[in-house]
Amino acid sequence: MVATTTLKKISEMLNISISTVSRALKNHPDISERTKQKVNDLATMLDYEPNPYAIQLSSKTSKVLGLIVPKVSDLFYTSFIDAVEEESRKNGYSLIILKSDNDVNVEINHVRFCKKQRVAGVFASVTPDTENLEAFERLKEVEIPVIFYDRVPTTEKFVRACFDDKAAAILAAETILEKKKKKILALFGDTHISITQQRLEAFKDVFKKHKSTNKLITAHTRTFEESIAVVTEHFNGDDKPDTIFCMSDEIMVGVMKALQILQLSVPKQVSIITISNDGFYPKLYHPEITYIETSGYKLGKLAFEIMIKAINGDKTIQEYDVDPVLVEGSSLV
Amino acid sequence: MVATTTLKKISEMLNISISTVSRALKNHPDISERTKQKVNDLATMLDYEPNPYAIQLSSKTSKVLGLIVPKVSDLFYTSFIDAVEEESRKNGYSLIILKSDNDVNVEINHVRFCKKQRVAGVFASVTPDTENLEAFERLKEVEIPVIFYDRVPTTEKFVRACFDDKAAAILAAETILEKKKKKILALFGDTHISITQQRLEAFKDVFKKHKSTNKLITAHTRTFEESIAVVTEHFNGDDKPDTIFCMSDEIMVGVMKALQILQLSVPKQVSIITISNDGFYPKLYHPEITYIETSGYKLGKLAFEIMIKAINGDKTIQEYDVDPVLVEGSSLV
DNA sequence: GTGAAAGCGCTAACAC
DNA sequence: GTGTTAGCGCTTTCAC
Repeated sequence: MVATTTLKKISEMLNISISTVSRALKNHPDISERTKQKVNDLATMLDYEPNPYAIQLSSKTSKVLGLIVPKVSDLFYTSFIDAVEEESRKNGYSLIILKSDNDVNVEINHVRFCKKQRVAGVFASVTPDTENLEAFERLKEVEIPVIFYDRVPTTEKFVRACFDDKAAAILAAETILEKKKKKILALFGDTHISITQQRLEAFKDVFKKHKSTNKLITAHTRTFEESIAVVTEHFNGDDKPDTIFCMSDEIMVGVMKALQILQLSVPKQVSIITISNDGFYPKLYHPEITYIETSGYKLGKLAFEIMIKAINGDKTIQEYDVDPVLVEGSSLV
Repeated sequence: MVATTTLKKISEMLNISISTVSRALKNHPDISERTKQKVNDLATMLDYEPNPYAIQLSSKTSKVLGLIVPKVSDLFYTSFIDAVEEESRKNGYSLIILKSDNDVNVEINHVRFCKKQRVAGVFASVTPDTENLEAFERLKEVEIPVIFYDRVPTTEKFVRACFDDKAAAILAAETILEKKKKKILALFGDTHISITQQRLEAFKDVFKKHKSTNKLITAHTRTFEESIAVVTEHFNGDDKPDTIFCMSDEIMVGVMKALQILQLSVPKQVSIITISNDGFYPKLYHPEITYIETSGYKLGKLAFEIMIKAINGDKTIQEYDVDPVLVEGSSLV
């Protein structure tokens, strides 16, 4: 390691004490202007940079946030990370990314790591299999705030930042009903995930309430290939859907691939509506797909705001929601 | 802060010295088995976790890596990050993500931050406007290794990990020539970026060498909308291209949107070939797009490998390349 | 085989 | 206004 400039070094060069230097650098009112001048000048000249490890060690506060994410290469998480990174930077924090790969054990290790690292706070979106929240509770014990986002556990014990999944599904369902659609194929993701359940229930409820004469078929798909298969199957039958609802971008791109293969034109032969993150994928197609926007970016901003509150001692435990917005394309008529 | 268990605490409880505890925990040969036993038992019982800040402070080595990236929400960087995160975790490092947003000043601040933070190493993909590498040189002065990846500066002074851009472009060009295509529209990105230049030159060279009778038209586009506009323009003229080459996924999705609008069918009316990251976007279309694969994931693995070498004292400065691979779809016949 | 002591770079209470 | 001192939790040298 090359010699770095420290408080001690500056104090020796100026023949004053370390604490005076420390105070001067912090613009402490006790210190005379002259001394401050001298100290600051020398500090900038020597390119002084406080050692963050020493600060943490003696002050016991860290400026690092941990972000536990199932997967980085996913448009949703990616825009969430973008937002949190921006805010962290603006607020003097740095962000450690910890990917769980949807593995509970990896996740637990990440949480432990955060504790060990004494981070200032943790953002976490859990794996579909996360049930035991003990590791997270340990974090709370040592007063490290935890903000769950997107895939949050069903508990009232932690702060959560989510989309209003029900509202999004309701908005989608109502939009479909307005257009007087008769036969709707609605595709949802993995049944284990709370988001799926919320969206599914709310969606179904709308149809029930309206006692409509439409036919609603729901299905669950986990992969791109499965989505293609389900759509193909339904269009090979007699009673073809006139509308497809997709719970997510991931499902929608599979559906669109299937429609291309089947050579069905949108919206002439089938209408499409999806829930989408930031509307990136819907815009790839022509006509553009009508979607309900749920923005990872917005959620990230919200989550950060909550984090700052929590770090500053706000102990309110509640769920915060980002409201969905309908963005009209031309895929649903 | 809640009381954490420290070496001191353990030493007091066991009535032995701090250094003995420290050694025992490290399985130092000097310490008797009995003592080691006792210490380890108590340590696990008390859930002892060494304070990383104290370790860094006294040992002057950190286990944190910095990753400077222009943008997180980009499939390429995202898979790069995925790979680096995985390797970091496996090797006991943590990863700090620093997004530059393609702003030179933000980038410089990130580099300074890394220095201040005394990270163990820095990965960086520079902005299109980065010219002054002074900040990076400072990093080298304090012996923090820097690995440039993807968008690397044109310098022999730093280690670089890239795709073999020329090889990718050559492979694409040769594939087109083999199919006896007559009129090729080749779309490239921002002219300032070295990748663009490399790919453009190599691509053109192939066509020159073959002294073929084809017509090659090149164009540059910076945005989704621009790509759509350029394609539309060329197909509204008389002399319509029979093939479009796209330098990247970003360009390709714009081209495909334009073709959907123009109602041109692939590959019947126009053939498509693109360079793609991990082939995600090419698979969204039917028929699937033929592409030259450049994998951000592979590049990430490579970059990490080089980083470890550098951290371990390897001072070799050179460029490392990931070779491109042709993946046949059905969009080029 | 174990302990004492100095030091990493900084903060903060207390003294003058 | 400025200096002294102890301490954060750990590593490491030297002593016994």
